[in-house]
Amino acid sequence: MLDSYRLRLLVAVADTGSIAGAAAALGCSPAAASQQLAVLEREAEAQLLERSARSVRLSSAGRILVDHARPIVAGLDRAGRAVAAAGTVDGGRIRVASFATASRRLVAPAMASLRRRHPQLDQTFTELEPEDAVPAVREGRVDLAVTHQYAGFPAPDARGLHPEHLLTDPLSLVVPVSDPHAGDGQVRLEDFAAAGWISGRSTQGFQAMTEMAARLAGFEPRITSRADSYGVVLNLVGAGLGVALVPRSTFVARPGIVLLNVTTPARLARTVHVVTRDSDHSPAVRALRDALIKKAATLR
Amino acid sequence: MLDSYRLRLLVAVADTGSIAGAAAALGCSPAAASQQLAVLEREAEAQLLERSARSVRLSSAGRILVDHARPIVAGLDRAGRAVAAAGTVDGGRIRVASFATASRRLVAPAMASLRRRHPQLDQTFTELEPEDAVPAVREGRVDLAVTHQYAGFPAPDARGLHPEHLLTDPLSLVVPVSDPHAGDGQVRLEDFAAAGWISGRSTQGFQAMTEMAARLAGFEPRITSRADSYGVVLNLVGAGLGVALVPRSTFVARPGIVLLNVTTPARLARTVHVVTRDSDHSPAVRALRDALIKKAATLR
DNA sequence: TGCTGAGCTTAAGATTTCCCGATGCTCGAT
DNA sequence: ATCGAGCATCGGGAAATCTTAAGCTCAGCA
Repeated sequence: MLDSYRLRLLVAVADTGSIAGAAAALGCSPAAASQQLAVLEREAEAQLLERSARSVRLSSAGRILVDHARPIVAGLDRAGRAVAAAGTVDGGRIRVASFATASRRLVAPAMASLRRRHPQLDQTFTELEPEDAVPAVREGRVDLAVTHQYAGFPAPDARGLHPEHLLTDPLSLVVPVSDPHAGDGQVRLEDFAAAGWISGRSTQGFQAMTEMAARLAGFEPRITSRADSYGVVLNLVGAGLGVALVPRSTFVARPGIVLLNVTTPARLARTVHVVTRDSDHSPAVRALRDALIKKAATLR
Repeated sequence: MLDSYRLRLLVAVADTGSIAGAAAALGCSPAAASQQLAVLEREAEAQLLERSARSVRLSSAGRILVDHARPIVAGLDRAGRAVAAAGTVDGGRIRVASFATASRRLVAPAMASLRRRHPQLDQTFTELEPEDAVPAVREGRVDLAVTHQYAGFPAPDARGLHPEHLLTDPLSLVVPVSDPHAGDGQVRLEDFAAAGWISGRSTQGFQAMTEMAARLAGFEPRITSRADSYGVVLNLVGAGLGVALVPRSTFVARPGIVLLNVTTPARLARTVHVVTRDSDHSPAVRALRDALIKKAATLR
């Protein structure tokens, strides 16, 4: 197996034309260089230098090895610089995950602002719901995740992780304009016990939140439609298929639907967190976390 | 400065997910792997691994370094294979030089035959006259040269080199068909003492040979034209500008000129050699030298 | 022809590095 | 609560490496 220091030495021999020159270039004694080159020839199992008493020249095999060695030592130097740059924001890289609705007004703007300040920073994004994002951070597939959690649900296991609160998003009721309560502004959830409900498809998250809120209000919701994307949910409400409880920040005004504040049960909300690894103190991660916190403050 | 063995270790950690796995992959004890990785972190001046008591994971800097290290270790392995292959003809490479007129019927066919047998062999060719080719071989810029030398001229310094005779090319006189001797078949050079002569431009080679041959025949040639390319020389003879002494193998029949054997001075000839370095025993060089010798035998 | 110096190698000893086995620690799993 | 896997550390011995010194060979030169 070839050793990179010895390859450097061989390249230096090619460049300077002598072992003494190579030794000077790498800062060692000619004797050491000679010995190391002899070892390299043993490693390579080939004669690399043609020796005469007063000079050396590369053999055919030596030239071939030098040609291979040059990109290797260049790569080593580049690797050294890259890992040094990794200590700065610009040289770093960061893999971000967030749930879908957070990206529009929170994650994407924060990443954009970071990109403006650090154009060299290598940022990548993956859309992941919290139940996937948290293990992804823990297992190192992702460096930073933006997650959400409905009030009243158990917090995910945070061992080894560093969650930080970004904002709290109250849940509001979306109803068709044709609904009798559409003009009320403030409503109680139990007023909609008989209504058709639009909920999520998966057992996690949206669906569970809707059912729990309804049960807190004392009824079992009659689910008429299921969709995981809030945009689709709003379309279904607009089509008159039912009402839905959604995080306020996901609401986009459109004809035919109305957003109503919910007074009881109180404090129905979704909290949004940024999650990183406890052990990850890389400047890039820190910088994006700070950018997210700052951006979240403007949304509150 | 980063060490390649330690980089292999880091890559193995990335691949196996543990230091123990990496140690097993590289065939050392976990303790050694742990120590070497610690040294690598010192070398890189960065924390590469995030350690917990029971497991280890790459840090951000570690991932960056792994991404740089993969092509490096791949390159090292490739270099090892390449230098091993350099011991065979196919894996080798050979840089050939020859003077212009040898290439058509000697060097190019020999290289072509070698290519048929060893398509992988990396062959490159440079046109060099002997006075440049011999130093080029000695200094390692070229591995094999085909040179010529006019009989009676001093042999070039062959120290450190291995010249081998390929063929002897007699010199013949080329005259216009209009010449009074054009029908003679055999001529003496002194019969052309009064003729106009076509010779070379440089003091080396062709020009010196013409002048020396004339002096051997007892006259000083009257040079009417100078050209270094034998094709041009033949054209000039055809145009009636004079006569010329050329190696027979360079003669290409064309209308208007005639090739005459020269009886005196005797043994006017050019010898052609293949020159390699004494110390160069690479299979590729040997193979091409053999191919040249074989090809030359068919031309004799 | 013999001297001189440059450049390479070898030798020997000292120092550093490296590796292994043992030990202790932590944490997840049973 | 115990066990076991995986990592770090420690200590000693082995191996590699470096340095200095000496020897060798050859080119250049008087």
